[in-house]
Amino acid sequence: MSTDRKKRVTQNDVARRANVSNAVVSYVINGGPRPTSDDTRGRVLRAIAELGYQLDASARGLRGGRNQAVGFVLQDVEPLKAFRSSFSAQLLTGIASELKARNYFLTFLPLEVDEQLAQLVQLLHSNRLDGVIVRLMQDAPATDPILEAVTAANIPCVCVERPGAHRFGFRSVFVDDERGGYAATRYLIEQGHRRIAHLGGDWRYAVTAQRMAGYRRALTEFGLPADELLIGGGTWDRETGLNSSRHFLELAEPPTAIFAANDSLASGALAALQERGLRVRDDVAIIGYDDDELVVERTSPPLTTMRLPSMQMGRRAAEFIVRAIETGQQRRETEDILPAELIQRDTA
Amino acid sequence: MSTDRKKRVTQNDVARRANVSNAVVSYVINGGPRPTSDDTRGRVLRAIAELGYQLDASARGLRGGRNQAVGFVLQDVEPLKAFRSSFSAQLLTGIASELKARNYFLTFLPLEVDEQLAQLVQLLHSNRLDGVIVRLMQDAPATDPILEAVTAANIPCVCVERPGAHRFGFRSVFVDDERGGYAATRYLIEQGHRRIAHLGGDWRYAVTAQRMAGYRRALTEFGLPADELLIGGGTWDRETGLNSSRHFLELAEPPTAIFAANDSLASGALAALQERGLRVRDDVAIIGYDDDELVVERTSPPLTTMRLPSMQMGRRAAEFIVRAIETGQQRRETEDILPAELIQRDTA
DNA sequence: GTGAAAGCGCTAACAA
DNA sequence: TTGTTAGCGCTTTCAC
Repeated sequence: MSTDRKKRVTQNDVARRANVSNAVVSYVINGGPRPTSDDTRGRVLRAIAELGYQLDASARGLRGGRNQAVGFVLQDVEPLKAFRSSFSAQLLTGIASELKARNYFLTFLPLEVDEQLAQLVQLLHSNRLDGVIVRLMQDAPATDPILEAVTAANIPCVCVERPGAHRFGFRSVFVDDERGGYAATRYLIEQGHRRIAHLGGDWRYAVTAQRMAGYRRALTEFGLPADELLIGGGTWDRETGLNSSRHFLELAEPPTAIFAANDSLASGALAALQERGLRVRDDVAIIGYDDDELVVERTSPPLTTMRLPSMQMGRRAAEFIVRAIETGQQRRETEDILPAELIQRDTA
Repeated sequence: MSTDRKKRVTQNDVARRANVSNAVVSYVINGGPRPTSDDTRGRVLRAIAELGYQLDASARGLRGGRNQAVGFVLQDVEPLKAFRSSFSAQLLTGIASELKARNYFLTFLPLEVDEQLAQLVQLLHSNRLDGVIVRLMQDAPATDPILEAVTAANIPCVCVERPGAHRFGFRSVFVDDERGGYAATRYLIEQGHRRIAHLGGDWRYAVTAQRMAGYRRALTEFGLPADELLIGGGTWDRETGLNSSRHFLELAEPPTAIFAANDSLASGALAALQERGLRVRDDVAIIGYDDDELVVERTSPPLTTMRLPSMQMGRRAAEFIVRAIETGQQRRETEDILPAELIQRDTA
């Protein structure tokens, strides 16, 4: 022990004080498995309060009980900076606040893509977690090392954001980004646009392909040609949005609308319009994705965009993992698909 | 147990396989406290690998050993959204990556200001943490409930960002924001400015007062009057920076320079200059604070600002807490004061 | 409705 | 250098 801690107050101490056996103390604390008389329970609770007794999580965990702890495993290019996006920040907020309300603690395990999994394996087998929430940036292909490690550890798991988890038999909560891309594009088409450009995100992310797939589906469905000259982007940042949009606007047949895979790209597109003195919406309509308030609040005019139910996703994931833990239910291959919502503002 | 896990592989299993006693297995795993022969160690390690043995953290924790886990307690208005600032995101990155490198896990405990501390107390006494890193948004006054809870739990602790911890006998790592405010203001004075406005941040944060204190000290030191008309701000956002700056510019004697307590405020100031057709730096110089890349990359011209060694702070805090845990050193009232650095770009 | 006792997996004191 | 064993605090089976 590093510092000389005070001697712990144990259930035995409580039992002695309340004139009952240690077993009864446990019954009272856990509300079972045997019943206790009101009188005894009262004495025990009083003794607990008087002594300031606190449950020892290690002992309970060793014995095989609950740890009241959930792991959050996230895989990303820079997993920790990832919270800077509106989506991730809200997802985390949702997870954390729901877990907190249910009295679970959260242990973080950020993993870089392609990082060795030794620590993950260690954590999963350390017997200090009751379950894990996993967030992958990429779709799990036929085989995914992280999900395999979780499977091998045989620990309750819920995946957020990536539907791939489904194949591994894990419950998953995610936004249908293909539909989101479709909805955004369709909206532009319905506004009368026929040449619609797309600014894609970072290709390493599965959502990038999905949003674009939705875009393509909408074009196809309305009989519009897919012009590869109208595809740009490739990262998530404004600079790329600006540069790609400049190219779009220099085309012989420039687009009359741009659908960007995130709001930063869209803000770059906005800047490109301003450079050329084009009117937003009247000359070129722009629609973003994410409804990231940090970006949207700096945008003028206010950006039309797709909002993701990120907070709600986090809450759901937390709710599901706790339920899985507490009911001990078998792994269920359930998907929880949430929709993206069009937020109409002034750019489209 | 929720799911029917496979039977654990224990040290006894390893011992049996390696034809040694369980004690020797422990010695090998922990590198002591008794020596082992190379031969035995080899056999044990092989058995561990063959059986896929993983240490049970609960058992070790119960026995009184290390948990390889550190808590990160943060108190803020919205503790989870807090990661969206460059400072917090980098701080977290530094803490997490250093802890990971040292093979410690991170348990999160975000607390709202004025929230009940029951969960914190529970966590601190749950015997699953070896130490905690605490980040407060406010200076600890004479008495702070969070730090008192940590003191009562008698668990190793390092504070980040807030010097107040010093009074509680905890090691702390923080940026000298008073000096940062002073440096920024002094720089403006040395550029020849005599009327310098200040955009303060959210008053609920201790750094707001500190940055302003530095500003005032510089004015005083150079014999410049403190004009309360030149004090604005009050939140961290761009909008406030814009509005306050409009007022500054409408004054009978407008400022020739503005020092903002963060970059968003500064970007608002920039917008105010543009509105009035004023030239940045030539007419009014602007200096921000934080060097937040998300803001700075959208700023034109590039913003002169104060950079904080946030990542380094996180690394240090992690390094210190691990050292405190592993050496079992007594609580030391050490302060680690890091400087903010002026980043000269094009606005001042 | 309550008590006695076993045992989870580990570390370390003690014995050899 | 290695083996034997006690016991950390808890939950739960079994006995009453």
